[in-house]
Amino acid sequence: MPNPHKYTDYSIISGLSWKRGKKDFVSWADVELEITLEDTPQNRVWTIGQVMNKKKIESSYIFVLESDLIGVLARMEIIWVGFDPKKLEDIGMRIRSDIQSVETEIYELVWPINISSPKQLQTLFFETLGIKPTKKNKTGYSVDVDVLEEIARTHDVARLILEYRGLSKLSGTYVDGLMKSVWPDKRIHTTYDSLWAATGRMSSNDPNLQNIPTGDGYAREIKECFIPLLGNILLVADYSQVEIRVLAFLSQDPSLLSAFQNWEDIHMRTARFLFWEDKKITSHERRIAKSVNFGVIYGITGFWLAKTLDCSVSEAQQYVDAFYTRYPRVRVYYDTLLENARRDGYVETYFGRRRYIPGVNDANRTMRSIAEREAMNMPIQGTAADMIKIAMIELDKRIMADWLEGKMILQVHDELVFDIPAHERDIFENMVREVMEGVLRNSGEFLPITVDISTGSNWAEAK
DNA sequence: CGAGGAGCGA
DNA sequence: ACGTCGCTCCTCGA
Repeated sequence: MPNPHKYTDYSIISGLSWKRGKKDFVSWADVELEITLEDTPQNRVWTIGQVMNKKKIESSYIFVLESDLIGVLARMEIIWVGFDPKKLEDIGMRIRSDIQSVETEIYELVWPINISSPKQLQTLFFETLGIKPTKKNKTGYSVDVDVLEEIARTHDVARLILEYRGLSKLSGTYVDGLMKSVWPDKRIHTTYDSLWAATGRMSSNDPNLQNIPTGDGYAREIKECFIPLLGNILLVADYSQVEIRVLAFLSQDPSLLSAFQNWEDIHMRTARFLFWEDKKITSHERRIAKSVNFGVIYGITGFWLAKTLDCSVSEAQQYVDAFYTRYPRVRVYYDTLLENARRDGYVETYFGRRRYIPGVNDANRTMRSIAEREAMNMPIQGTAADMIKIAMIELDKRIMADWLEGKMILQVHDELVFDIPAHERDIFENMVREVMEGVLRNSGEFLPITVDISTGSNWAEAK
């Protein structure tokens, strides 16, 4: 059972802030600030105003937004999400049994060794077996999934270790970890932070419900353990490709905008630009285009794309150049953004949320490149975060104003989860779609935003 | 107890 | 030699 003291002193203070006991400093906008805290609950109270002052967020719009969001998050945190611990226990037993089998197989090949120790794996592969290392990290040679995939082509033990890793992750983080967070009433209660992430995204902890596995097999079964209250259903609504739509909106690139206005498949659109306009696009080519689309949002480099696509750097660079040639306003947008960042020392979202990025003027080229990618990504990720926060505030208002029984219970960056009675299904579907899709629709140019909605008797089924 | 490596999500 | 933002688990050494 979770620590019962965690919530006994949980209280909303002046409608502005509530206790955040665990962390004793905030890190935001690359400004690390010690907040002097005496060890008393009263002194641990931060107000939104104090935090935002320290972080130099100067937009009053964002101040009001974050203030309004506090009550919404408090209600979400208080409601919790239903959970089926017996099912998880059963899954856990099967995973542990699989781990045993894989472990036995591994130990037939290499013995003795702690499979969970990267250091020992390093010794095994690069000294005992004499494989030549391909990737470095701070302390030596990496044995992460990329490296092991490569080794697995010639050594079966690497394949087995990858299997072991996957199962261990599920067992440790998602079975044992989640089990510790289940309360006697069979519910799980996360904590959200709205002003922690540098971009304005929310984060979730204790437990983190924003990184529950999405795959098939055991991963899917784990997600099936998240269930609505008795008699209810879960409704999941998620923004489709929201970040690249935000890029279209911020850059006002005509080609990017028209792709969305014509409801085209954006990856296909880019693929036709990168390859041959009229020819049939293969799935391989579409995959390349998808990597480029995503990469651009993160400040793509030819080097990284080459590694991802397993092609030469010059070929990868051609794709990047082709993207900017065919979406020219995106290039202009980023150039202007970086100029402003160098002059002002910060970048902003569409709604005025600010991130200070002093590194854009750093003398060190590597540091500067990192800062430039941060500067390029923040307005996109941050505007998407602003959008869903605005939608959450509006939805919370409407749920209360209309006296609906259903509740908003989870947020996963571009996804909202509701626990609702079945008879409110249509009401919620219409309301949620209208509010989420309407958030950006106030500024002249119309950008189509798609929200996918589905329902089910558990989180896996509703996704 | 903290740093580092690793892996899960968007 | 670097795609962005997070959180948690594990090992290992102070």
